Amino acid sequence: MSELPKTFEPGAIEQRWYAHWEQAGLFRPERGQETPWTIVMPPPNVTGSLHIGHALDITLQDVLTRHARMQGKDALWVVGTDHAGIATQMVVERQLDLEQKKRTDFTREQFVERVWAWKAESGGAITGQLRRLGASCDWANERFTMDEGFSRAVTQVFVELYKRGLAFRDKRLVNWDPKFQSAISDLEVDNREVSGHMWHFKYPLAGGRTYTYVERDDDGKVLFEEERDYISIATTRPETMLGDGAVAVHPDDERYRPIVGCFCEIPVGPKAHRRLIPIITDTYPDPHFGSGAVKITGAHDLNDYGVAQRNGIPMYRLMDGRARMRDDGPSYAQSSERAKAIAHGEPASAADVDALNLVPEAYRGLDRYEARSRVVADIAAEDLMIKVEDKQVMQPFGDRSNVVIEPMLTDQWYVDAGTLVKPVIEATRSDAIKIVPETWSKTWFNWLENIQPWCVSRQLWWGHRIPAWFDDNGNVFVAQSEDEARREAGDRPLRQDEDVLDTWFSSALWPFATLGWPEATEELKRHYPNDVLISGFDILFFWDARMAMMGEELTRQAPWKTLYLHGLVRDAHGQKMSKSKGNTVDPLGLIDQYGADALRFTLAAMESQGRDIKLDEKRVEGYRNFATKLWNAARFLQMNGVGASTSIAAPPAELPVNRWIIGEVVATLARLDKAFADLRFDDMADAIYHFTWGTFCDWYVELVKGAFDPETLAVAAWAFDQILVMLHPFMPFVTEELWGAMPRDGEQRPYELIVARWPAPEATADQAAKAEIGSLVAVIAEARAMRAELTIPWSATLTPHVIGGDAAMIGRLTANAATLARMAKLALPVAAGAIPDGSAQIAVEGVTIAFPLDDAIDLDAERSRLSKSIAAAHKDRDGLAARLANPAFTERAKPEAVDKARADHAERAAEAERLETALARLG
RNA sequence: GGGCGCGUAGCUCAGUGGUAGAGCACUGUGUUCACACCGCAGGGGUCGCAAGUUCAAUCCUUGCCGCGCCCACCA
Repeated sequence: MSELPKTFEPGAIEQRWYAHWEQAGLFRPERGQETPWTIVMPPPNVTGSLHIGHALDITLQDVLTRHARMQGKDALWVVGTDHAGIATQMVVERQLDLEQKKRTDFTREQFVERVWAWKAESGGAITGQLRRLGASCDWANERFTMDEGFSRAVTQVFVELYKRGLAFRDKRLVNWDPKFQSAISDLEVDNREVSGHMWHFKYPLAGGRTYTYVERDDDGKVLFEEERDYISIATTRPETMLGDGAVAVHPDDERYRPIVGCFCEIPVGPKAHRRLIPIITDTYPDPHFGSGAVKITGAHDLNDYGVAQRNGIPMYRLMDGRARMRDDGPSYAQSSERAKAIAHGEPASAADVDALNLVPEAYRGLDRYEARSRVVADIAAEDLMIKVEDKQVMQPFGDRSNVVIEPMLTDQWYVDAGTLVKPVIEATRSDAIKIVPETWSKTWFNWLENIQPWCVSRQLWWGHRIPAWFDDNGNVFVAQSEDEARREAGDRPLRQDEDVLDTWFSSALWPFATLGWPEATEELKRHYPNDVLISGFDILFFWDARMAMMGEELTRQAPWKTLYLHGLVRDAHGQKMSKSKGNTVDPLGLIDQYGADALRFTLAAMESQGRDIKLDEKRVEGYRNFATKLWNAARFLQMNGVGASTSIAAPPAELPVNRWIIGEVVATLARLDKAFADLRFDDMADAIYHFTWGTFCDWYVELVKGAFDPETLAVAAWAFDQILVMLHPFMPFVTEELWGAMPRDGEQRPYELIVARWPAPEATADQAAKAEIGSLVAVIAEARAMRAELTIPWSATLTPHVIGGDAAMIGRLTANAATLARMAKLALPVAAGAIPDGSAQIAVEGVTIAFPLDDAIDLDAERSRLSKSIAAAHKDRDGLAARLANPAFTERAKPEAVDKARADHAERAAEAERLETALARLG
């Protein structure tokens, strides 16, 4: 046994213990026969470094994992990293930037190789950081979403989905990210409000036709009337006019009835070849918004796309992958004439979308914003602009690229989310998936019920290449391998789809693919479905929902029984942390300064369900102090010969103080077990914190000080062991260190704390001991308060006079004389009939105890002290009396409530009376 | 526009249909042989506002005020 230093220094012991646990295989002991328990860690990006959000997420998972392990379960915490397609490709491209190179300077193979090299070099950073937090995950089976087995699973899933008709290829409008030149999913788009404009233009009617435009109010009264030769169109995106296929008005809109079916002219481009488009009706336009007439640009607007599809309106792609106006294909004149013919009924072909280029030569190659201002200027020059308004508009941004997303008509792979989601909804309804806190289920359902097909193809190089091959005629063959595809295709030349899968497609398989799926491995059988998933609500849709979908489709089971959602970690002012605001808190810095235990405890203690965490460093400091307090308690016990407990069960005890602390341990354990069952991390932390500091250190240790008889040695050892066990999931390092520092009879412990047994509540609370110690504690507390308020010097020993000679009280005070002398500076008690003159008094459990103070007493101070107590007693007494006087209360309230009020009233009244007597005695 | 959440002590947060709790901060005090990263004692809240339900509301209902988040295709 080495003597503990006075102050707890976390740094050294953290490293030592973590290495030991990992090397000794203690994160995953062989427990093939025990109840399995499983959780998977959300795989952090290989590019990533640990941020405070991870710290919270990991802490909660580790608390549960360590708890399960201590319960003797076969606890498995799956760990690994995510290849993070876009994010990683971005990082490597940025590196190339520094070398003044581009991705396209390399072949795809060379580039991907480079990413692997980079991953090998720096991919371990995040896993080292997870270790510093103390994460007790199963490193021996660490996975990567692009490792061989996992990739095979990904391929197989895609093939299966395709065969079941749940993955399909389609040309639709997608969110196109011009920076990455890739499609992204709906979820990866951030809609933000920005300042923009709304332009109102005249679309002249074909052939110089005119009509009477009449504006009426709700009662049909004519407000305004004029002859017009145009229709007024409002748009926030003039550059897309070039691709208009029609103008739509509401079928009930009387104003435009005369011209429905007529053609109007798009007022841009060389006059000779201006396009004419029909005026059609659709219920989409809102007659009360703008002019009530909407231009329909199916290839560049999500709403218009729907209208165009419904009405068979042609769509024309105007931009290239970088969102510049197209500079390919036939001339404007050629394209325009063909488009005109189509508008007038000539059959269109599907290829027209891309084959025609309706961008006038003057705009070709321009950036979309440049094109916009040119279009506006040109229209204004012709005097066809009615007005321009400033307007806040919602604009879609790529969540990673931060550039404005362009809706584009392209061929992509989709997953039929609408079908996949059905069993998930069912599972949640039937409680096969339990969402905690429950309040999130509404959001969950709302999203699931309104889900759209999920675009899963990405035009990137880094990721799982889509297992689809095309022949020269565009036929597609989806197969596990090229050989297989070739067999299906019958020896035609094939080329593989260039695209990769959305990263979330693969991470959605994490709960089962990490366990060996599609093989029916023993691990999979035992550890799937997982017991619980812990995740931030920010990835509820990205990851959680997709895991549920994939799990249900491929394993016919929900991937986990419980879905626990925690909040975000914010700074001390409630601001969202972000690098750009510079208010991020580095968890590693906090670990350096206060220790991993303190940070973990803080995060657990602040995790109350359904609320974000405002992280205040003072709080971390406070829990560092808590660790030190525990450390010093251990030192003290050690000095007094307390070692490891010789038994797991509570030792036999006669002394009330020992019987009492055993009962308190049991009560604390019950609180903790309840909190674990409810996933209330804040309650867990509160229970163990208050027991350790407020009960064990402040009272038990003080009460037994100087009296370490064999029984007390045994009970103290046991109780302290229970603290270490119960605290270990939260503060693994300091508890493991202290566990090792408390050997018995010079012998080391037979096993580490990390694999010690969670206590079973075998002992029961002893009510008599609880009452006895409760009373003793009350005497000490009252006496100390009295001394403090009367400023009685510590040097003065007081003699308690028990008024009325209450035998039980006298017995108690006598039995605990040494303790009372030490903790409250009291002498042996004496029985007294009446309160001696010049006494200060306290009341404990209905017994008045007087302390004659000779001349030392400050009568005024005592008077004011008593008066304050009397006032408080009166207030309570009178309030209760008033309630009891109300017949409505006594008749209608629950009998228990009435009884309690009566009892409280009697007690407070008696106390008031005693205090009044005491005050009177003072004269 | 729809949905969710929050407003309780100076700060950060728990909480309950029967007149409120914790940590930190604050005040006083203490060098008692574990710990000043400590001990002891103490001050501090009409539980956002209003109405309703109830014998009783901080807790339930409704409305309002303030704050935050998520979702959404109004050109």
